[in-house]
Formats: sequence, structure tokens, C-alpha cells
Amino acid sequence: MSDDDHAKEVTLGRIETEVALLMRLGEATRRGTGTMEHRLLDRAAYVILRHLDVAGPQNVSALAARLNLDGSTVTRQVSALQRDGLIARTPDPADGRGTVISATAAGLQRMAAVQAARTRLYGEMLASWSETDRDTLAELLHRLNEALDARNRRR
Amino acid sequence: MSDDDHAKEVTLGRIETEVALLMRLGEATRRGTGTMEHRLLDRAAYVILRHLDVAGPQNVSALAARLNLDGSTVTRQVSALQRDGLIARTPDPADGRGTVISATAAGLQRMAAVQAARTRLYGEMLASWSETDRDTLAELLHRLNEALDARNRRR
DNA sequence: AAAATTACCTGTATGATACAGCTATCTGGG
DNA sequence: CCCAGATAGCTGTATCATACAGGTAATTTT
Repeated sequence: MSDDDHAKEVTLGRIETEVALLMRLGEATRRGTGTMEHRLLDRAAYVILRHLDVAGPQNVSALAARLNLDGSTVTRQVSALQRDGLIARTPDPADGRGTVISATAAGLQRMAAVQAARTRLYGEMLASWSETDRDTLAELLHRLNEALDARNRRR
Repeated sequence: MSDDDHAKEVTLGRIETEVALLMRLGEATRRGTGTMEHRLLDRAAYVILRHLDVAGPQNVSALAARLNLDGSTVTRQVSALQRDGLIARTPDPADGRGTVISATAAGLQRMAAVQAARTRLYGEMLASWSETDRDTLAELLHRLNEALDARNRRR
């Protein structure tokens, strides 16, 4: 193995390490902030509402595919969200089997509150960072996610 | 709000979005690769073995504190790992209450295999990236994790 | 119009985790 | 030296997120 290959290997190992760590820390953070605004929405509820916000009303299968979740999981999450009045189910006019899920005003508001709390948290944590570094992090994370997503979908 | 503040806000929002997405994609990837080398170790087992590898034998409480997990969770994970012969429990000579957890050769080997598989995966996914970008990603993720960790511990 | 597919739901199982309570051990102030 | 309180680890129990398998109803294909 050449020196270059070795350096590349080391870097990939570091990325692997840091992503694994981030997963754990992210979990812990989500749980730790539970007493505050976060407990308002659990994990899946948040991502579902976010997705409905950016992508608009859609049916369960579309959500499941987009979020890499089993349909049954989304069904249950959606049921819980409906119980809490955060989403509404309406029959799909174009397909009698389908139900269209749409976020309610309350749901969007709740989601926005959690989002704001989290953004604030990142603001505090990254207060000492340069704007350039923050920007670069956002950009590289975005590209990493694209790569992960592409890989997940391909297989 | 000044233009600068606004830009900062936007960047933080992007980071929040991308981290949330990464959590979901990471989960999906972990599950999706389950048929291969990954199924050899479940999530917590991997991080425990990794930590034992880098930080050496230690007792349950130390592991729990380091990994931001409840002691009971670590106890159970460790029991499963012991059942599979991947770690060994020995009484702590310095403290009759404690048990020292150490990775076995089999455990380290298993962990290394998973690590290699994941590193390979990142290599494929990030094949088109420049070495500079990969390096920057590793560095910024590291700093992000430090920030998250500091925040978790403070509270 | 029968067959195949799709959408959603429900039953059931698994895994990771937390919290509360237990026992054994340790430690520091009288 | 001894007891009160702290600590280490374990076990019981609960919750949550998720998957897979199977069911029903509606749709699409042939």
C-alpha cells in the first residue's frame, strides 16, 4: 500500500469513527434534552413532520420510502401523530387504497418549535466556530448524506 | 436581525437538518448492511468493543459514563458479549464491587472486521471526494462531536 | 374478469434503552 | 472500629422504535 493509500485509509477510519460517535452522541443529546422542548416530539414524529413540511401531503408508502422505514412503522407513527392532532388523514381521491397524510397547523408549529430549540442548541455548541467552518460542516454533511442515501437506494 | 445573523441562522438550520438526516440514514445503513459483516455485531456491542480497544479494560460504570449509557444497559450488553465470548469479566482487584471488562482476542477481531467493512463502505461512498474534503469532513465531525460531548457532560 | 400488485393496517417479535429497587462492598466521620 | 451513606453492578419492568408476516380492500394488468 502506498503512502497515499495509507493516508486515505486513515482518513476513512476517522470518518467512520466520528460518524459512529455522532450517532451515539446524537441519541444521548436527544434523550438528554427530553425534559425541555424536545420531549414534545419523539424522533420519528419529528422527521415525519419535517418531511411533510418540505414535501407536502403524501401517503404512507411515500413517506416510508423516503424515510427508509417500513410501512407498518410509518402507519403507527402516523396514528400516534393523528391521536395528538399533529397530522390529518384524508382518503386519497386518486386511489381508494391510499390515505393522504398532511401536517396540521398544530403539527407544523410543534415541529418548528423543536427545530428552533435544536438550532439554538447548535448555535450554543458551535458558538466558537468560524462562520466558514460552520458552513463547510453543513456542506460536507449534506454531501455525506447524499452519498449515504444514494448507496441505500441503490441496494 | 442583521444579514450576518441571518446567514448564521440559516447555516445552523442546515447543520441541524443534516445531522438529523444522518441519524436516520445511519440507522438505515446499519440495518441495511445487516446481511453482511455487520450483523456480526449489533450497535452497542460495536461501540463497547471499540472503546475497550482504544481505552483498555475498565469496569461497567466507566463504560456507561463514557458511552452516555445507563449502567443497566451496559450490564446487559456486556452480558451478551460475554455469552458470545467477545469480552471477559474479571473481578476488580482494587474494588470488590467492581468487575473489569476486557475485550477478548475474538472480540477485538470481530470488531476489527466490522470496522474494516464500514471503512470500506465509506471508501466506496466517498470515492469521488477529494482527499482534502474527506480530511476536512473527518476534522469537522471530530470537532462537532467534541462540542456535543462537552455539552452533554456539562448538563 | 381473473390474476397480480399495491396500500394500508394489525399482530407479534426483537432490540436498545431507562428507571427503580436490590445486594454487596467500600469509605469517611464520630 | 463501626455505622451511615455512597457506589458498583445486577435484575425486574416499562417504553419506544422498528421489522416482518399476514390480512383486507382497492387498483392495475393481461
